[in-house]
Amino acid sequence: MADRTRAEPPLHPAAQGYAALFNEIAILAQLSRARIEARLPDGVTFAQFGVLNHLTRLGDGQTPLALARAFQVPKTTMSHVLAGLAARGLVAVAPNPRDGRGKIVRLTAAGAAFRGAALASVAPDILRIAAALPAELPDGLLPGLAQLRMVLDRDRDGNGDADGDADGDPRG
Amino acid sequence: MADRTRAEPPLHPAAQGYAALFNEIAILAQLSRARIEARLPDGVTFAQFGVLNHLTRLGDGQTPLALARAFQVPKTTMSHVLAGLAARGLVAVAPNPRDGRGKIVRLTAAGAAFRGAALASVAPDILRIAAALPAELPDGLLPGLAQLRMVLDRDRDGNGDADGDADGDPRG
DNA sequence: ACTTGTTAGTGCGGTGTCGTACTATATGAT
DNA sequence: ATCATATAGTACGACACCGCACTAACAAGT
Repeated sequence: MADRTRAEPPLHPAAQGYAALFNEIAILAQLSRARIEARLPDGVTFAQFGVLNHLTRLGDGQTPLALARAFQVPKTTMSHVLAGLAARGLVAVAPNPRDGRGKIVRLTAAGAAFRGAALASVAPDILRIAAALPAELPDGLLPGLAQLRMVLDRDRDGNGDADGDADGDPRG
Repeated sequence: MADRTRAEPPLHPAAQGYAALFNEIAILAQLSRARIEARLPDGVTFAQFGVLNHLTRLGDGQTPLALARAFQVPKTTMSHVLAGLAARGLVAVAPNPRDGRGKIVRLTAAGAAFRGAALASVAPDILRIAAALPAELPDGLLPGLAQLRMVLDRDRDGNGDADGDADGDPRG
């Protein structure tokens, strides 16, 4: 414990690069999430916005549990998020006619409008970012990131649900 | 509001790729964070682990406020995180001799040992991931991601502190 | 039909995170 | 020196997130 600020890497060299990669990803997620949250109106959560986006892009009529799995959050959390959205009239949660215990989540017109407005309020930020960076950067990064995500998805230990539909934070 | 699951893109085409990129990053962050958290012992938080890593890599003797800025969290949050670490004896928070209102955060031997053990418990996961992917993937992605982070850092509106030392979730 | 086990969702309590308001110290102007 | 302003940290309350325990409904085997 002599030279504290210079701890030698306790990781296998092959893992070093991936550790740095995960670190960079976490930082970027933090930055972009903060950015989005700052643009969302009053009491609307990042998670709520994510659900609205998911319903818009992947389609209506999903069950709360399916949403919880898609976002990799406990079902109690999704229950809470949906309650907040329903209280604002942005989604409608109805009983599932096919399954007595289940529910069905539908996007309301107000929800779709809200999502559009929120997206529009974020657009200037993204445009400014895009203008400061090469246009081909996303195309260069996305395939590799998608590959990484796929491996992470498949590699889950305890949870055996690898449907590969994770969709954590959609904004476009 | 006819065809709901097929909303036309309300975003400028130049922003589309970046929106998808941010989305992918958020998903990956969620997945990797969940992975790490599952490996941390009992009451230790992801945020606490991040602080330990930061102190190990970037050095001791920082102030709580500097840490809060580095992690992009409010100072109240950092105060809480440090209190938790101090209660476990993993860091020592002492008054700053140069500044009567400030404090100085130092990593204890127990803290360094804990960080090492936590890192070792995560290593197998990272190795498994690395084994399933090309070895050159991190090198291919990191420059672009760093570039993106730099732009995001510089582009902050309200907060004028762009010291560029963000370090959200280090694990290697 | 009955029993067993699994799945969908909720109620409740604990805790992490954060905004607001406050104290104490430092800094700068006069 | 004095006063105004800015900065470091804390106290407190609100809320998001999540684990645990529970109910209701489906599914399977007998």
